[in-house]
Amino acid sequence: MHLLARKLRHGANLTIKDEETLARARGAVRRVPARADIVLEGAQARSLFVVLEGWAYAYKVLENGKRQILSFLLPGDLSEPFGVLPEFSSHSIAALTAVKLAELSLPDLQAAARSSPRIQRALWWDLLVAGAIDRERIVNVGRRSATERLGHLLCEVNLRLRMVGLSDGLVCDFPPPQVDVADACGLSTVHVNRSLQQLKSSGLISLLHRRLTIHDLGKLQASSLFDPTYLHIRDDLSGRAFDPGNSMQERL
Amino acid sequence: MHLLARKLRHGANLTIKDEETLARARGAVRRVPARADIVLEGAQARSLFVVLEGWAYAYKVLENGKRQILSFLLPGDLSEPFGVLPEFSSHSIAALTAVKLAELSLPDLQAAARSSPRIQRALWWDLLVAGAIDRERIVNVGRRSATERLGHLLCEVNLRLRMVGLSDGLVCDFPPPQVDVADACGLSTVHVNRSLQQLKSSGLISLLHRRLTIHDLGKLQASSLFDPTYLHIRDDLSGRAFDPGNSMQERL
DNA sequence: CGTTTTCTTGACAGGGATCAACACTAGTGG
DNA sequence: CCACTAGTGTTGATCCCTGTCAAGAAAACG
Repeated sequence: MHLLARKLRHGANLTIKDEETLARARGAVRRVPARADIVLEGAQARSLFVVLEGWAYAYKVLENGKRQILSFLLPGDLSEPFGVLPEFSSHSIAALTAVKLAELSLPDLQAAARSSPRIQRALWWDLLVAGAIDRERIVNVGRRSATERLGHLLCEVNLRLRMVGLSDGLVCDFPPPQVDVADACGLSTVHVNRSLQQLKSSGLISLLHRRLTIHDLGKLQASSLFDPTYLHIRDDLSGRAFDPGNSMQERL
Repeated sequence: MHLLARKLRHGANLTIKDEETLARARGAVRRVPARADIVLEGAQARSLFVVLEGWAYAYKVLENGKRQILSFLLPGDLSEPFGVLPEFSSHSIAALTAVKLAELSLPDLQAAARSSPRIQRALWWDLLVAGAIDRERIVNVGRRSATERLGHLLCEVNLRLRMVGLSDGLVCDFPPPQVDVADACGLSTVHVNRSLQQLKSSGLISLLHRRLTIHDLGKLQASSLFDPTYLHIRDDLSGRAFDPGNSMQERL
């Protein structure tokens, strides 16, 4: 829960009390091994959950076998909007790495939201951001070139991880193998491989042993047409111009 | 409002009273000429609105000038999730045809939701469906061929219009020019034109004078990998096998 | 009716898909 | 601790779907 609360700080000024309230809504912790399914398309979701550790991803498989990854679920992310449980899920969710997640009681969460306007605002903000990320992915897949798509994905993930303290702004984990990146970006694996090499050899990034290092954030963002405003971050985590001396460290 | 309520019936069993409550949340009516902007990216949304008549669309323009249409707003659609006003909009909205829309008071809407669990459920359902549509668009643009994308779009629009009584199941308006269809599907105008001709000449559809006729819904759905379940419709408006003798007419 | 959109067509180019090996890595079990 | 295997990454060759450019036809519209 810790990380959900941390993320929500970017959307509202939660009090200590608010965070405690949120923490109480947290239910059973579940561990899922890498590559295991968490929710199957069509299944009735019994509850929603927060990712505590590890990465998961939501995806759909078409009748012709093609797969599209809709979103990566990072630590602190909710599996569903906080206000409803869909009668059946219209996509599947699977663990990308080994994942630790906490089930959330919907009534408790709603009660928490009712009890504090800040919590309510924070949760709605989160929902808004999640929607914005989805829509940005439409743009990514619809109107960007291969390297732009990849660069954009890297920028986004890095920034989202930074929101929960899992990136210092330039270095973070990046566990998905190229097949998954391909299915997230609407590309073939082969082409992801080649485009990634391009990003590497132009000195913008390194990506080794599931670890991403961004060497020139400004250039990477510019070359992938990445405009961080859609993430609705109030603090300046994102600056188009990278500022190594900013004070985020303390705040995190 | 009429049409929003009608749509919501697919998500919850609203009473007459509920619909009246909803109707009271409706504010000023605004008319927007075709092609005019309604909301500009970055602008603070003062209120959200329902589309009463006509089509609008949400879009983003990249720095390189490319445009991606994120979604078409049809009569009965809300411009934003019902629970919050974003501090600033991360996309623009423009009128596709001449549009009549009604501003909605957020507090009134929230009050309505609080006053009736059915209204609340209905609004959350709507939010869920809107999200599902967005995600299905990711799939469309990411993993389908040109004709599949177009077919899918047509199926979706037709079905959504049917939910509000603006399609009999096979025939409906389809005002967007090919440029817009292209930007919605992540294709070039030229290719939309050619792929559309393909759909026409295979006898699946006609599209003339901004009016769409689907000649073989089953085949069109199958060939575009269209699975209507993501729209979360309880009634069988959608049947993969077309049934001209069903009883929807009365219910509408 | 002239003017602007929108639609069509043709020719051509290219980004990315596909197919097919091969190398590497990490985990598994003997 | 090594051999084995499955998963992942890399490359090369080839093809084709879709984009781009350009210009003419047809509608739509004031």
